[in-house]
Amino acid sequence: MATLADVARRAGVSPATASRIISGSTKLVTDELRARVLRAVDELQYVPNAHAQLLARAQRTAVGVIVHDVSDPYFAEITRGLQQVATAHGRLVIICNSYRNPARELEYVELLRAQQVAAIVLAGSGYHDAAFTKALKGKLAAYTRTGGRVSVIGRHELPGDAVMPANEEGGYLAGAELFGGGHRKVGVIAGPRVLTTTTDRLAGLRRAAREFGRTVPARRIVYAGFDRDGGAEATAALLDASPDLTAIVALNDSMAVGALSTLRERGIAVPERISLIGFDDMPIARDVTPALSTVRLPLAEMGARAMSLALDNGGGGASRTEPVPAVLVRRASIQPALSR
Amino acid sequence: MATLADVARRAGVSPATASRIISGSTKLVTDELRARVLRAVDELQYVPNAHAQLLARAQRTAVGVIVHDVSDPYFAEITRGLQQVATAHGRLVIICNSYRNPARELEYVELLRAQQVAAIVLAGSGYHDAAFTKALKGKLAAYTRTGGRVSVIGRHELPGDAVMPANEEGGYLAGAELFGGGHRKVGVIAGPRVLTTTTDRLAGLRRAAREFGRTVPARRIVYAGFDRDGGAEATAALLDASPDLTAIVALNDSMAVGALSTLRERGIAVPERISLIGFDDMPIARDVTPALSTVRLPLAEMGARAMSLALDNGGGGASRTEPVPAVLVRRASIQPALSR
DNA sequence: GGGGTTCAGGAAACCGCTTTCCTGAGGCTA
DNA sequence: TAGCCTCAGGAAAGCGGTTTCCTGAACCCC
Repeated sequence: MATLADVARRAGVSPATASRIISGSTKLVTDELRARVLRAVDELQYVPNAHAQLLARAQRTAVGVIVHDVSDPYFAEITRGLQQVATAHGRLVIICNSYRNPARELEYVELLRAQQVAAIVLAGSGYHDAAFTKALKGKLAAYTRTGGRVSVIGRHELPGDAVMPANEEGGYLAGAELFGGGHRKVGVIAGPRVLTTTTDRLAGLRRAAREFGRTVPARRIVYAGFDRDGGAEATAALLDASPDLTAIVALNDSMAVGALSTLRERGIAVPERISLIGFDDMPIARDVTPALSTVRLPLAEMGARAMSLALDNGGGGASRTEPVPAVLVRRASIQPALSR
Repeated sequence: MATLADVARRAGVSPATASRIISGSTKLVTDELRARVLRAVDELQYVPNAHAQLLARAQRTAVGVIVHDVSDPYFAEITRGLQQVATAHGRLVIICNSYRNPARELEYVELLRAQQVAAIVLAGSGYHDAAFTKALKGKLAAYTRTGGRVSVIGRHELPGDAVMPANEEGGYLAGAELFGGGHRKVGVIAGPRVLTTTTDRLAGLRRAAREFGRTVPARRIVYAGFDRDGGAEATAALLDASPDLTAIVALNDSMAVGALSTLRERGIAVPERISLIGFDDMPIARDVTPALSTVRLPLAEMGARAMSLALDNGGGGASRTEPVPAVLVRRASIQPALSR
């Protein structure tokens, strides 16, 4: 690998001059030397060693992102927003998939710290797990103490700025739509109960139930993996336990898609016999049959805002929270309960 | 940010000793000192500066990946395979989204070179663009010359190892299924014609047509964006131009999903009036209605193999090519042509 | 008890770049 | 012509680690 010294030697100048020309310092250099250096760069196909640059300059330029899994459409959308803002600021993004493994999440914080990232964005590590939260808090504190910026998406007890999707409100909207439509026996297929996303959405649903004089008994809630297959399994379990449901709420769209497949298998018409409503409004929601009613969260925008918060440290100590509203999207998968 | 020197000072040892303890050198150190150093590390929340380490050690550890867009399910799957293998080897992966912009792709090669990655995996930059290919070739050559490893997914005229999905064969399978089923007027919605993926799949389709004494005239091929919306538009155009089609081949599943939505909008029954077949077998294919017949490519495995090739340099100069077979997956979206 | 090993720990060079500080040449004014 | 500025370019000191090489103490044997 050609080094700056090689370039300087070839151009017959000092490394200092070469460096100034290559990385565009403000210092003046004659056109003559400039041309010689640039030619040498070209001939040697020289590319500066980014690590050496980072070490020499004080400034940290990359930013880190910890998500569950970029392949998951929910996080893919968020990541898109994150990337877009980062790129606009000329920042390289390092993406880490935690696969919802707390230990791995902690490791990644270390790794990002080691990489000297300017900021860390945590998308979705809102766990109900005191020990983990404490450990994470500690690691992040060590990071922020040395000037690192942190922003999170979702509810946490973590320091730093936050983007807060209206999960509770969204749950309420879904519930109000169903209970308001006369449904009495509403089942829920939920993600892991350790996630604040799950519990918040569920809380909203319960609030809606109360408001309409209903309840969501525990036996009508099935917890499973927050993905398609989890949704399929949970739906099967739910139908077995409560065959008389008239509506199902899936706490995310992936689960809803799984639910749809189980319902189809069992020959249960949607929405005629069972109404189904999802959450997130991922792109697929429009393309399944029947098209999925859901609660939309502007995922890409959430990512963009989280990155913006992380990059501009206007916060000045006080941590900022940006609420993100949820809106109900009505499609073909729901209908009012049949009056009887 | 605490440095190694800080740790050493606090533990009352030399930086050399501290380094040896922290990064687990083979050199023996007394338990007494080890304990003191580890305590200091803990108290200072010390994390070694990865860039300094990289500079000091010779070994490059990260690997780079250039894809079109990780949010795109096709690349998301491939990336999953890539990541899995990389993580198993303890490698950090830097993912770059080129958004099919050749200039950006070239830039990213430079960037990855600057980051001193051990290998670069190019997923899907097979363009019919001589100037670009030449430039890319040059940059990659400069990289491999200094010991960098390159592997590509898809057809290129690039140096290095390659994973070759059977695009032509897959196109043939789709075509054979349709023409063999008696379809005569088959339309194609295709991705950008500069992509080798597009032209290869199309070539296979044409071979199948020939074999069954048919053709795929240019007027029944519409090129558009390789995504859902492109598929929707292309389908509309295709139907307007050739209302008498009995089958449509989408050159990837995203386009097929878009096609489905246009067909649904226009009240055209699938497969009764028009059969539809996709390509890739992305997860959604099972979940649309009717379930999509498609040509399966083992995307995650392709990613895994590309990463394996990149990481083990057993090649010894000669570049290896690993073919990946395509298989037809029959689902509800196709049926034989109505005999008349 | 002297000489040779063995071995834990430290000094210092080095990785590749940036940047401060210094030097010396040229141009200006008096 | 002397003295002072200005300014292009170079020397060298880091940035934060790793690792080679060296030192000195403890141990061994005869």
